[in-house]
Amino acid sequence: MTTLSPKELIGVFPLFDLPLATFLHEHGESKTFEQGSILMKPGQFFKYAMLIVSGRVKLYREGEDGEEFFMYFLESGNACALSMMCMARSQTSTIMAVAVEETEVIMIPIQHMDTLMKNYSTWYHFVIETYRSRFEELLTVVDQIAFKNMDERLEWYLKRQAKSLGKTLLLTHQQIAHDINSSREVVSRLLKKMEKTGLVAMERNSIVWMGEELE
Amino acid sequence: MTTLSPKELIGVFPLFDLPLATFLHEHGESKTFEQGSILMKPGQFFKYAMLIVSGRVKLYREGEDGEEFFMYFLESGNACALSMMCMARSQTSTIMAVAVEETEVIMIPIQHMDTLMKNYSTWYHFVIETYRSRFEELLTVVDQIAFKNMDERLEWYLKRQAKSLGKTLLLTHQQIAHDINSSREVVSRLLKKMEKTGLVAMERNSIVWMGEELE
DNA sequence: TTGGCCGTGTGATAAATATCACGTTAAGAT
DNA sequence: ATCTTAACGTGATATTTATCACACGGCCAA
Repeated sequence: MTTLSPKELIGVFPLFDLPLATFLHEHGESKTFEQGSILMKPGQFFKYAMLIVSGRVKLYREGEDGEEFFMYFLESGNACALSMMCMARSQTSTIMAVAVEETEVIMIPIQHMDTLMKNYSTWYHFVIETYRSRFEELLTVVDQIAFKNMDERLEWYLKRQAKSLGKTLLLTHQQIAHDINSSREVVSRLLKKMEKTGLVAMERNSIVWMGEELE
Repeated sequence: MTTLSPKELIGVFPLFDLPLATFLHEHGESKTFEQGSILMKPGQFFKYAMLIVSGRVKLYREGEDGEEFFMYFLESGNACALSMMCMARSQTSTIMAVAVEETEVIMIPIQHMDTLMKNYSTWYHFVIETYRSRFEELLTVVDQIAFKNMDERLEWYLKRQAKSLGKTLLLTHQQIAHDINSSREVVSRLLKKMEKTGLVAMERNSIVWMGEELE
């Protein structure tokens, strides 16, 4: 039973119709994750599909030596594609999902997937759209690291952060370096350059994105 | 109408059951792509889901300046995840799919997707599995380019090629450089090193992978 | 108020990779 | 058989990024 009513669900997930929202309202469970808590981690086995009602989840890849690499955020109205490919449990390295704000999710137990797929065509449209958008996002990530230099990658990173979190980013250079798998000094120098061209403004512990319109 | 009978279909796609195979046999179309022909290209709109019966398809990402980056092969029993996220049509750059051998595919028109999802649970298991495996593969690609140096990436690339194409690889250094977005000279030098450690043997126009068991 | 820590700035240097220049070799064409 | 071309080898150099060393300043806690 979710705390949100069927109608409220549709407000958050516009692809749902009333029968689907009603089913999910009845069979889903609401859960709140505190800021900083882990929604997914290495080698975990999944019993639920997770839908994000509010808050924000950061997905990143972990390398073998503890490096990290930021992939994308999940936000209100998104679903976790990886939780849906339920049995996903890769061996070498794996994905982390951490709530960067207090995050409210709806958890749909696996055993309802067959029913949902069979009887609610809006559900499978939603699932396909979830996969498609995450896949596309992953492709743009590949593009960046395959074809672009650090300066472009940093710019792209900041733009994405600003799009999700607002123009003022409470990030240290070290955190950024971590997210793009670079080093603090490099990030500092590149930011300095970007500050000179007026693309960002910097203060201690925060960076303000001055670029053009986002979205 | 596919050239393969329902039973033959199940032979290639073990996740299918007889009702599904029968449906696909009736409503799918067989098509053969010559070696070198393009199955998917920039900005293309999709009317079919594509299943690979035989042959091999190379998927790669194109950068803005014509660079390429190899992602993975599709082989007998695979489906093209991207063709399934039908409306996929990204703006900036996009994916290429080229037959590297003569390739036989089955094309399922979009309009049957709803029926398939509703009435054939084995179909949606197949779809989910397709998405999941491609997504995971893409994640390992991200790992490689995010965390690894060229020598490791080259080794990983060759291993994957050998797994798909056999231990003798008819590739020039130039082609390899293209696939991993490096340069011929770098590839030549790294191969030389690998030859010294006995990991590969080299001839003109071909490389033999001498590594341990594949798979 | 002061000592220490954290975030940042910056030069020097190292490591990884790309690019340039040119040489060598082998296979196919005339 | 010689010519031509594509594939490969390799040194020198440039570029990009990482790493090291150290300095500075603000902020917080003792």
